[in-house]
Amino acid sequence: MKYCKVPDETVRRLPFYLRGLLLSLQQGRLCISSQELADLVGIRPWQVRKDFSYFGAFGTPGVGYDTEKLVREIKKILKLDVVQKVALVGVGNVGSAILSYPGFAMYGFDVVAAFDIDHSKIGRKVNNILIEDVSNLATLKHRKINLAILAVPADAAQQTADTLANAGIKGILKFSPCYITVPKKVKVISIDIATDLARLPYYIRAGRIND
Amino acid sequence: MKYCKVPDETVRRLPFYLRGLLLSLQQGRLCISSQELADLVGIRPWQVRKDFSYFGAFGTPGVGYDTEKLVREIKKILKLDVVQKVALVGVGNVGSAILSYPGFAMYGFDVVAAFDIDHSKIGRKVNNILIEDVSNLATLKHRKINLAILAVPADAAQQTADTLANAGIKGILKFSPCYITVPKKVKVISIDIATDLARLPYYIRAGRIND
DNA sequence: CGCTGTGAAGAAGTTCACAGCC
DNA sequence: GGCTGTGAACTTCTTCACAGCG
Repeated sequence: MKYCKVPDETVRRLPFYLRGLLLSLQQGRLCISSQELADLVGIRPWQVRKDFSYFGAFGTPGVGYDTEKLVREIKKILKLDVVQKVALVGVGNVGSAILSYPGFAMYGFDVVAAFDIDHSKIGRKVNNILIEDVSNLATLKHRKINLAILAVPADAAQQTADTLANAGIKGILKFSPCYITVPKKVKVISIDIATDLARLPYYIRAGRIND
Repeated sequence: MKYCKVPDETVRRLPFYLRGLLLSLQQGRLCISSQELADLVGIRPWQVRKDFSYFGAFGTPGVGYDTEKLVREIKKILKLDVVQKVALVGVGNVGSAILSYPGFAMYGFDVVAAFDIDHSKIGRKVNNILIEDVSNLATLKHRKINLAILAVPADAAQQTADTLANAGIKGILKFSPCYITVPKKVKVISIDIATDLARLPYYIRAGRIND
C-alpha cells in the first residue's frame, strides 16, 4: 500500500463497518468476506476493500477477513480501543434522549457528565448522571474529557462551543441547528435533524410508474 | 444555464441556505449576497452561486439576491412550499424528543401522527399527538402522509420500513442504527448518532502545537 | 464598479479490472 | 478457484477565473 491521504468518506464508513462486524461476531461468524460486510452496510465489496487498503492489508486472499482482528484494527484506527469519555451540554428534549441512548456503549463511549443552564434541572440525575451547572464547564479540563455533545438551543451554541474549546474539548458532536466557528484544533461533527428531513420531499417524485 | 444533473451535495445544502435566509429575513435584511449567505452557512460564496445555478438565475448581478424571492424558490425546489405531513414511528427516547422538537416547523413540517408497539404508551398523548398502535400503520395510506420518521429499535427497523412502504410512505428519516432495504420509490435518509460520534476521536490529533 | 452566473480546471471519491496470494 | 489489494479509469463535486449585467 502506497501512502496517501485517507478520504473523509472512508473514515465516515468505518463506524458502519465496525457495527456490521460486531453484529457478525455476535452471530458467531469468525471470518467475513468483503462481499458479506458490504451487504451488512449497504455498499459494494470493492469499496470495503479499498477503504481498508488505506490503512494496510487486513485480509487473507482467498479467505476473507478475521472478524475479531478487523474489529481490533478499526477500533485502533478510530481510537475507540480506549474508553472515550463524553460530556453532554444541554439536557433538553434532545439531551435527555442522548443520556438514555443505549447505542454509544458498543463503540466504547462513556457519557460521564451533563450540564444545563436551567436551575430546576441542575442537581437532578438522568440515567444516573448528575446534571451540573454550565458554569462548571471549565472543570472538564481536569477531568480528562475530550469529547462533548452539544445539545443547546441555536442561540446559545456558539458561546457554549467557545467555552468548550477553552475547557480543552477537542471534538464536538453538535445537534444545535446553526453554524458555529471553533479553533482549528477542535473538530465539529453536526447532526441536523430538521435539515435532513427537509431534503426528503425533494426526492419524492410524483407519478412514478415503477418501483 | 445548461441542463445537467443536480449534485446530491447541492440538495443537501439547500436546507442550510433556507435556514440562513429565514434568519436573515428575521433580522430585516431584504437582500443578501452570496458572500453573506456563505458566511451564515459556513461555506464559500462560489459554492453558493454554483448551487443556485443548477436551478436557474435567482440573483441580480451587482446587487445580490432578493431574500424573500430566494426563500420562495428554495422552498419550491425542496417541495416545502406546501405543508408536509409526517408520521413518527417509535415513541421511545429518540421518538419523544422528536415529538417535542421545535425545529421542524420552520420548514413547514407537521408531525400529525405517532405510533408505538408498547400498549402502555398507546392512547397517551405527547405534545398533543395521540400515540396509536403500530398495527394501524396501514391507515397512513388514506391520510395523505408521505413522510415517516423511523425511531424504532434496530431489530424492528426493517420490518417497520416494509410496513411503511406498503402504507404508501415515500420518504423515511431513519434513526435506527442499522441498514435497511426499501423499494426504489422510497427514499431513506439516515441519522446515526453513535456512528457520527464514533468518528470524532479519529480527528483528534495528539500533541499539536498550534490551533 | 460590484456581484452574479458559468464553462473549464482541479480535487476527491468511486468503480473497474486484474495481479497475486491462499 | 476464491478472495484480497491496488493502480488506473471514470465519475462526481469543488474551485477558479472571468464574462456580462445592473
